[in-house]
Amino acid sequence: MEALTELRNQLVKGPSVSAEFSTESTKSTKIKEASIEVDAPPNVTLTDVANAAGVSLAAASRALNGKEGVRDHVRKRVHLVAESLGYRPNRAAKNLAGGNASVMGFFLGIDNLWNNVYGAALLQAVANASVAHDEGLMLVADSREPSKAVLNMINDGSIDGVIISAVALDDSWVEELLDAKVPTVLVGAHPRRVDVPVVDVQNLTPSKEVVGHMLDTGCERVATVCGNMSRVDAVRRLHGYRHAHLERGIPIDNDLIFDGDFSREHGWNIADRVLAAKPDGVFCANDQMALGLYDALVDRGISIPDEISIAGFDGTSSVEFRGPALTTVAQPFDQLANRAIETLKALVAKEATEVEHLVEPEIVWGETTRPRSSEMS
Amino acid sequence: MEALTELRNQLVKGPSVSAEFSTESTKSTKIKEASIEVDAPPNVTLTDVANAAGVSLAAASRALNGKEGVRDHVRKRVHLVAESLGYRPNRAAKNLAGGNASVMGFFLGIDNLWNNVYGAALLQAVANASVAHDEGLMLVADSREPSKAVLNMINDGSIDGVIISAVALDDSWVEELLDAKVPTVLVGAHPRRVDVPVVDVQNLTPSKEVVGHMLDTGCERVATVCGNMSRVDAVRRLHGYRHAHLERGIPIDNDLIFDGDFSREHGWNIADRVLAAKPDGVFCANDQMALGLYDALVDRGISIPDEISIAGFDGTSSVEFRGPALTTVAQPFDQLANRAIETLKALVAKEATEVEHLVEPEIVWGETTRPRSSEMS
DNA sequence: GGTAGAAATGGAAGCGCTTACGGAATTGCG
DNA sequence: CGCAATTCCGTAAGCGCTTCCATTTCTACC
Repeated sequence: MEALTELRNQLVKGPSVSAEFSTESTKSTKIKEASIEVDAPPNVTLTDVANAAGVSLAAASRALNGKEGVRDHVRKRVHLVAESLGYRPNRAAKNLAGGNASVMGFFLGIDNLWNNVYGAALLQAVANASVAHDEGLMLVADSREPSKAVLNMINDGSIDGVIISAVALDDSWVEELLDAKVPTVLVGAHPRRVDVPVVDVQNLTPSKEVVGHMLDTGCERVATVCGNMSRVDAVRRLHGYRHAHLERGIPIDNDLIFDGDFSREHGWNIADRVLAAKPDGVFCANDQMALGLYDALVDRGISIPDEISIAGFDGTSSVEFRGPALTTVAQPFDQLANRAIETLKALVAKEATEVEHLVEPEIVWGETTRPRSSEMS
Repeated sequence: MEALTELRNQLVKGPSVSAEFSTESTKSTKIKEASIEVDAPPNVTLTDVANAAGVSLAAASRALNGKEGVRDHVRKRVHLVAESLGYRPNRAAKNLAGGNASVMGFFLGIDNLWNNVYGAALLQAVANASVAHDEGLMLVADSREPSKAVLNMINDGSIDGVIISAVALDDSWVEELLDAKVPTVLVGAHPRRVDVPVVDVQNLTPSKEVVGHMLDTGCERVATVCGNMSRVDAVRRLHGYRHAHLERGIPIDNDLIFDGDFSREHGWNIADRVLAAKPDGVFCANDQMALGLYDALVDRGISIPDEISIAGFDGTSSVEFRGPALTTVAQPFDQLANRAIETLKALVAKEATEVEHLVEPEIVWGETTRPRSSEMS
């Protein structure tokens, strides 16, 4: 062992990394193992707390976990002692002893996180929410065999359950997970399974309202660029578009309905086709497409919203700093994330939960649609 | 349950105003606790494996963990049995028994993940790499008191160490972590502490090369838009810019050096100031600024690279789908991530490591700079 | 073939926590 | 004030794993 270490040191010392320029050259400073010597962080255990509080281990545990069978003053004392000792329950031990890991998995299922604004926003929100719920958040990254990855993590006790972003509901693997009784919460509805707990934003109503607004402020030919129709949210947004028309007795012109895939690129590319339909308003199923389209229209010298109104969905367009604010439906990411974690916790605790949790979004009226008049249907 | 399915079907079929709200309204359907009843997944434990293999628990453990003191044929047999039984070591137990959690923490320190392309790309890469290394990846999200959050996680055994993105080296909290002996690896150099293990891309050389290329292909006034100068990478990239000039005996004109903050918005905003300096080439410290600047220049009718060459850094500009490919220095995110995890693992294992790990980026010659001649310095 | 010495193996003690279970303290009521 | 009915509390048994240590088996060499 000793010898090995030495060898390694020699090895490491070797030709120092291309000391290209002093500024960047490797300092070759080895981390002195000595300096890393553990100070054996005097980790406070439950036993310590119990002793200090003059109660038994069991009592301390009960007190701290809010279980019954502890008189109030004892409970209080234990809490006090724990606090003053800076006690932190060891997660592994807690987990082992039959509890939960208090860690949720999160599967994004995106290979290009930096290309998927919705996914990134959701991830961020879930990460934040997990802190508030004192839950760890573990990323499940294996995108080839997500269900297996999740299963493994459940199996080895790394996570209690998993939150899955709607972006990733591709194949049957979600069903595998469910069949294996893995506590699972979806953010965004599943296209087929209706028995899966879902947290989602209301899609139809706000879409309807936005499109309605266009129709009510002078637009006569409102087009829509759909999202990926294998996704429920895309479908619902389209329905919102339809309903807005139906409510007003305006016939739906299928030539005004365009396919799409939620990508900014698509919004940009489809511009000419959209223009050919001579719309005076376009409702895009998400902000990315709206922005792509917006850029394309501006390039063609079209004035927005005078000639064409544009609206999106998601509320992630704050990425943009130029151009007018986009009218959009802002996803309440924080609420979604919180509900997702709450639901998952309930699921893990085997409490009854509702299957569908709908959160209300806020419509952000920007400058890419005409101003709201005093009257709105 | 049944009802819900039907409703959804209706919805998908077509608009029917009546269905709309009901479809999205909460169904109040309770998940039958019964249906969630656990099948008590017959979890295979080490003991099972040991028994099946006809060896002791201890031997099985040693065999599976590659420890000494097990004859080859025994080891092989144990492995075989474990495999066939589908054995997965319980992480919590492993952890408790003195091992590590095999989970790394990752602190991004960004509140707007969807605004920080570099951060998102890094996160993605680290997540992927963690799979390859069979390490869990836990997000540390508390951005108010990151050091405390990390410390807690270390303390309760949730993580073994933490990887911190350079984006987040603000205050003294990193030092707190180091003082507390928390295994820490930085991705991107720390502005002050030089004893912290760092994984970074080479900044100076490629910057120099890119700027050199501009100078060698006809540019006579190459400007640079710096990153946030509190960050080492920004400083080094600027040095690269300088070195390119020095090497060619070209005096450095401070009027050609602009401040910056790595944001796309800044690139867009600074356009006029940059133009006032009459450059025929601009090296931006990252792609985001380069893209912002690019857009601004195009808006002003400037042709690129004919009138002005532009280059960036990071290789994240693939977000863009329009316009010519940006000349840039592509960060080898995967390599960075792998090195970071490897280094952290070594650190956790108390092995000696180098302090600085530099990874070589690849320069992507795009169309925003003039084509490379056969000769390059 | 016998013996010292090395290598392999199994027993058992925990890691820090939860949770029956039975005994002790407390309460209620006659 | 006494006894049963409660409520509280402590003891101890694990959770699944690693690792120390004593024991057994093997190897090598005389």
